[in-house]
Amino acid sequence: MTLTAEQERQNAQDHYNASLDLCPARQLLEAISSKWVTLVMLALEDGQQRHSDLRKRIPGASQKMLTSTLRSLERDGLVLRHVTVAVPVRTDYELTPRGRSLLKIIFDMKEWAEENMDDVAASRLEHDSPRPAFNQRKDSSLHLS
Amino acid sequence: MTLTAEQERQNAQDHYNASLDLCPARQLLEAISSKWVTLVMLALEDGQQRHSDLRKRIPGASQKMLTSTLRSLERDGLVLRHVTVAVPVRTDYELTPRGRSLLKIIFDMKEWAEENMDDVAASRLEHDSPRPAFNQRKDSSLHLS
DNA sequence: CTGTATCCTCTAAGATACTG
DNA sequence: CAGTATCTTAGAGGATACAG
Repeated sequence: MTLTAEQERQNAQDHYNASLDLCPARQLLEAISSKWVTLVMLALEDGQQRHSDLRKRIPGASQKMLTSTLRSLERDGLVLRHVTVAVPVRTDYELTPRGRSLLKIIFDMKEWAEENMDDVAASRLEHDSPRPAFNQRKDSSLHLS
Repeated sequence: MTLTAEQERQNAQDHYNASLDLCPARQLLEAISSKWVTLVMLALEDGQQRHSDLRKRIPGASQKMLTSTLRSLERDGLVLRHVTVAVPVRTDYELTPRGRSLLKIIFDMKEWAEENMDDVAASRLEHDSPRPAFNQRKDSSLHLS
């Protein structure tokens, strides 16, 4: 008896589900491929920052998101949390060496995004444009009549 | 009348919401900081791939996720979609030059993840450990009794 | 094989209120 | 100020069935 492609695929998926924990590389890759991780890491690029500083630096970041992202980064040994016990508590976050090594790459992504945003925006426009673009070729020889 | 920090923050958030569209760089950065984008881009690293190939290469990717991620990458001009009209239709996807330029960075992330997965796993273990870790230092001079 | 359409579930994430 | 705890919701994403 032969398996259909669909069945084989199902098998693969099952095996995958069973062994997800066993592939820490992919797990980690997925963990850092996240919008909030990216933004928080970048916000920490020039040194120690307080919780409130980070919120200012990352418009749109809720306090909850910020806390949970930072907790997760702390757990992974990418940021350090420094609590100063005072009347209003003060907490500072800073990248660990491991965190800084990742930051380098995230920084490259940021630069890539800045360099390519115009082209991408243009590409989106063209793609979304309902019109098939009549005179697209600038040098089109449309003098054929 | 002075604003509280909370109010100022609210202002910032409002302004942010109003002008989100105006920051294409961040928009793009967020778009590429995504688990599925990362995985699909990596799956395309060594050349043209069919839809079904990609599913095999990315265990856990549903057909729906795959299609929608590819559509979005196509829209951004990062991948090209090649349809061969035949009895069973055949579609191939490949990175555009712009896509390949991004792939380089994503590849660095993958390598970083592989290099650091052990340390991160260790960090997690230590972090999650309910026990404060008694004999943590390997050379601890615990002969003090 | 590739892709669309539906339905359905579950989680990410915001809003709010409260503690130390 | 930093953080936790609830409640709530929009949207991501899976499962399934079907079409070209």
